[in-house]
Formats: sequence, structure tokens, C-alpha cells
Amino acid sequence: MDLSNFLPYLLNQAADAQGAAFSPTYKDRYGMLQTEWRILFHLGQYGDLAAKQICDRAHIHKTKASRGVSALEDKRFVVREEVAKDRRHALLSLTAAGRAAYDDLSMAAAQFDRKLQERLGEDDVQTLKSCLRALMKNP
Amino acid sequence: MDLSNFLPYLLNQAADAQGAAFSPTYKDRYGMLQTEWRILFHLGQYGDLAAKQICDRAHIHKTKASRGVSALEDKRFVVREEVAKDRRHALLSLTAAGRAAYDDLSMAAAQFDRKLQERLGEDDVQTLKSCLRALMKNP
DNA sequence: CAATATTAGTTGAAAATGTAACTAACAAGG
DNA sequence: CCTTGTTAGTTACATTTTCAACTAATATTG
Repeated sequence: MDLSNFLPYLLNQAADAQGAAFSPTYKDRYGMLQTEWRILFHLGQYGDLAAKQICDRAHIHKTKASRGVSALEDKRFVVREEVAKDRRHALLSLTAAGRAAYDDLSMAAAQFDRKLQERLGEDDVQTLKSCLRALMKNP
Repeated sequence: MDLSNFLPYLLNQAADAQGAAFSPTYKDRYGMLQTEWRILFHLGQYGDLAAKQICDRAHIHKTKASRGVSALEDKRFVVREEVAKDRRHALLSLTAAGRAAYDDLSMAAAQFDRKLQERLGEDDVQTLKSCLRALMKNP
């Protein structure tokens, strides 16, 4: 058993390295943490959602999400609107500023991804992504 | 730009999922954190090392490593011996108990990896691992 | 419809991580 | 040698994450 063959280790190292390479994009420009960026991305991409739906889709724990949403509200990137039908949850939506940040960051993300694709080659990236999608869902 | 196509996101999710699947192995059996398990693994695999060498190989920050080593000492899995030639660093080595834990865990790791290999197929795993190795080294 | 359970989300305390400043030992240039 | 610089590692403090308990609203069941 060689460490450099142990998949969880490789996954972690690769995720750390690429995360570290991309994080300055949202951290330096908007002072966001990863969770905030992820919430913003979900709202930008899938439209208004309740926190719970974001948690389920992105596998974010509800306390982390709760604090992420608060941080995005403080930054005036997100507002909540009450839902009369079920007042336990609120719908989250992007403000104009939030939308602008999303547009900017999703552009940067797309570019980042294209560069990785160039580096690894199209075929390998396809295989890589399909493996990763399989590994995301636990067994 | 689709979130489920963004490589850093996929890497993170896959690493989280597989990390969560494997972590009970070292957490429940030995009360270790990931960093401790990683240090143990390095010592078991590459023999006695100074903390610095582990940091460099595993990309662990020195403060994290310092705490991990202390925790492993508390568990009586690791001892340090002074190096007369340069007293700034100490060589870390496994105790018998540490070796036993390493043997047990590396066995479990190998098994875990084999199952993943079965799941994804040998060819894809080869491609996956080589992509991940490329992505670990930042650009 | 009252009691109980579940769901969405929040909060506070404890654990872990990251940052920066620090110590102690060695190295090198003058 | 002796100042200055570098290296290995630790410690203190701030930030972030996790865990457990909590509130408030809705759903379920007897």
C-alpha cells in the first residue's frame, strides 16, 4: 500500500491544491469563504432556493449554510423573502450586487476550468469528471 | 458554466465523500484526526523522518504537523529522538503500538482502495490517479 | 383537536485550523 | 567571533468548523 496510490489521499491533495489555486478569486475580490461562494453559485445557477435545498444539493451542513447565508446578507449579496405557505423556510435570492458577483465569479470559474482542461487534455478530463461524479455519491 | 462541471467543486465533493467514507477507520479505532493518520502513514511507509520532511511530502502546514505529532506522542504511537548533529529537529519514529496501528490502517486503506478500483474499473482508475497526481502539483 | 414528531433554521460552546509572532539552533559573511 | 540570516518547531490568538441543544412552524397520529 503506497500512499501515493491511496485514492482518498490523492483526491484530498488534488482538491486542496486546486481549491487553493481558485480560492483567491472569491476571497480577494469579495472576501468570501468557500461556503459563501458555493451558496452564491447555487443561487446564481439554479435560481431562488431555500437554504435546505442548497444544503441537500451541495452537501453543506445546515449550520455552515446558516452562517454562510448570514455572511452573504451582510455583504448585501442575498436577501430572504418569507414564504407565506410555510414560514419555516425563506427563499433566498440574489441582489443586483450578488448577481454581479456571481457573473464575475462564474466567468472566472469557467476560465479556470478551461485552463485545467487544456492542461489535462479533453479525453482525460471527461474520464476524470465522470469518475469524480461517481465518487461524490458515496457508494 | 455548470457547477457540476467545475473541477475544483467536483474534486472537493469527491474528496469529502471518500474522506468521510474512510475516516471512521482511523477515527473510531484510534481516535485519530486526519493529520495524525497522515503522519502515521508517512512514518510507517518511509521510516523515521523529521517533522519537516513529512510537511514537505504531505503538504501539511508545520503548525498542524506539530500538533499532530504531539497528539501521536500522547497516544504513545510516536517517539522523538534527538539528533546530536542538528538539535533543531528530532527524528520521529513509530513505537510498537504505532507500528501496529499503521499495519492495521494501511491494510484497511488498501482494501478501501481495491473496492474503489472495482467500482470504477481499472482503466478509469489509472487515468483518474494520473490526473490527480498532475493536479496535486499546482500548475 | 391535543399530543407528539418532524422539519428548517439558529445559536453557543468546544474542537480544529490558520496566521503571525516567537524561540532555539545552526549557517554564513564580514 | 559576532552580527545577520535561515531553519525547525512551538505557542498564542483569531477565525472557522463541528456538535448539541434550542426555537418556531408544520405534519401526523391517536
